[in-house]
Amino acid sequence: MNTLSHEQAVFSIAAVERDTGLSKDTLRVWERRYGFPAPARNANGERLYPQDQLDRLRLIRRLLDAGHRPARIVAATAEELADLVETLRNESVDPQAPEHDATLLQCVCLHRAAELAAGLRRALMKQGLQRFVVDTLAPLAAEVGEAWMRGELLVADEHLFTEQVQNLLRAAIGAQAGGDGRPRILLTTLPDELHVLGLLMAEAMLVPEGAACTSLGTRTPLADIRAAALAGAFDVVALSFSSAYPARQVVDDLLELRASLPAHVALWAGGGAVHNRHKRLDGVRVVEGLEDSLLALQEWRDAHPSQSA
Amino acid sequence: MNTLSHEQAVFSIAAVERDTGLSKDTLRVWERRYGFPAPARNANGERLYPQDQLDRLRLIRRLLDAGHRPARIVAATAEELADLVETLRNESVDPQAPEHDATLLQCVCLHRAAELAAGLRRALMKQGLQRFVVDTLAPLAAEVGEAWMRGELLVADEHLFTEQVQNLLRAAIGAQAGGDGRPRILLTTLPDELHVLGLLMAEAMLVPEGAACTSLGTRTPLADIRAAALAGAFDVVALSFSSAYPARQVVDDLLELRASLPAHVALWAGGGAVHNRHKRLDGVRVVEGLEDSLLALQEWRDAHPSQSA
DNA sequence: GTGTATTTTTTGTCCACGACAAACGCGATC
DNA sequence: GATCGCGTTTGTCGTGGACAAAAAATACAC
Repeated sequence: MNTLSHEQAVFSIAAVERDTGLSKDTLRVWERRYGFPAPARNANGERLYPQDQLDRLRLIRRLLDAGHRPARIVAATAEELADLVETLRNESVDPQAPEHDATLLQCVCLHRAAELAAGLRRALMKQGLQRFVVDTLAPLAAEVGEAWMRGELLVADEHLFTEQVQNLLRAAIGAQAGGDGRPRILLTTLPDELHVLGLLMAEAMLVPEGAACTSLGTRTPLADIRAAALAGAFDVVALSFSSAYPARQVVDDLLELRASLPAHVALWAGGGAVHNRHKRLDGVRVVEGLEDSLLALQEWRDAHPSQSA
Repeated sequence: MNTLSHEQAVFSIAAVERDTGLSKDTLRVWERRYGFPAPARNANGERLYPQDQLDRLRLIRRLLDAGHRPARIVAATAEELADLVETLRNESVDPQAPEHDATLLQCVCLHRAAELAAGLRRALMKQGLQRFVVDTLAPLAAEVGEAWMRGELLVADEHLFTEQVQNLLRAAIGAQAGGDGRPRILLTTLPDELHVLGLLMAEAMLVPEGAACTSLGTRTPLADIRAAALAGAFDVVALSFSSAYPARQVVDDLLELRASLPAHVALWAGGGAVHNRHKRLDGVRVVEGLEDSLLALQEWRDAHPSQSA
């Protein structure tokens, strides 16, 4: 908790967990092993993290997500960290830079929200929903994610971007009318996955093809996905995993869900965390990217010729 | 993690925390103090919660949110719990039952999603955005929450309801055009608050009055709210707290944010968790319900006469 | 009876430190 | 180059004690 705004602000371990995403256990064990963070203590022996340590923990978190190991970076000096960030920045200047959405990326900041919304809407109208998602939105979202990881974006900027895209996609999807086509697809994410954009983009790909999509949004417990799939007589359960999803959980969770679903219900999984992880996923259709979702749809339809005809 | 679907499924303490919202510390301390839950252990001494204990923990959580104390209910027998649920059910049959949305409430289940969406759209068109939010949506959302607490709804049903409402409200808000009116209002929730409906309803109230609303969605860290408020030159920061938000955190968090924001930025807080908690919140405008938000807006405008005129 | 101040009980969070399994990095081998 | 051990790294879980804030209970004045 903050004590004073005039002096240096301090934060409880719970506040640091909230703001960095590092668990209390992790924070304590780092202190024990690497000597950082080194928070002050209150009269009761509880940790009080100063602002600068919290900022540094945020930076460490980003480097961690980028693939660095804790032993290297938690005990590193400020200079070493700065070097690593610099390296990261240079690395991500990919040679095949897509020129076309560079201008849009520049609008992903708080004071150009209206411009961003207008630009996105224009691109959508020009390209159509599916091409817009594949060619414009997905690359842009990836770039925003990278920029955020490099610390070039406020968290608020990223949130705002997500909101704008949600507004646009939900409107576009809603305009296609529900339809009662087949297959009936249930879209959602597991409880540890909070990112909704992948889900919306998948829905935006499938709905124009005549699939009857129903989205539950994010964070549906496993048992409830099963219940919903049965209650709604769905043909397919489609899950989205962002690359931030804990790698080992993906396989466990998917196999658990696969085991609890009837065999006639297909299970599709897409997103960064399942990329190239087919191996141990029997009975799960791994969707490699947005365009592959159309292929998965076609496969399903080929395997399930219309019964009414 | 689940071991087998054929036998009785078991869950790790982390899985139980995810599915019930009860912290690991709380689960362990309940076991120590009340003798429940009483999970089995694996070879390594780690807790393995069977399915029925998890179900009961979910029920206990609902009763807790309804105001019961742990000492009464954690160690209670299954029969006592059933009695309490029954009592809860009878209590919530309020005498002034609003007839008009009883039919809508019945549509909040998986297989009537289309009906629900159509009914909501019709009500919106008939009443207009603000009246729709106040008279139809807010009561309906409250009833859905109660029905969920009584266990009469699948989690998936509630998710689906939230999705439908989001689709509708986002479209309605987006149709009003951004506008550059005053005040400039930044809407969001703190990192522990995941519910977005309150936020959307507030936005739906304010936008038609000509306020320039920008929503960051849910879960914005405190420091980033401050940064965003400054970067975007906002006049008001508006936060939403559902009644599930930990009561003591509300006051701490709000005061911390208040201290970190410049004095000329107003701070509004609304939602179940701040209801009747004015006392210790100096410098925070507590918004008591959706209609009060219009009053808060009027107050701000009275206090800040247009400078350009 | 109603409102207010004081004590007691309840309750969730925090601490320390040890243990351990899964994931990772690395070298040897096919 | 790919695959297989093997030591190291790393996050999570366990126990039990402590404590402060909140709630309930009690005492007391009007």
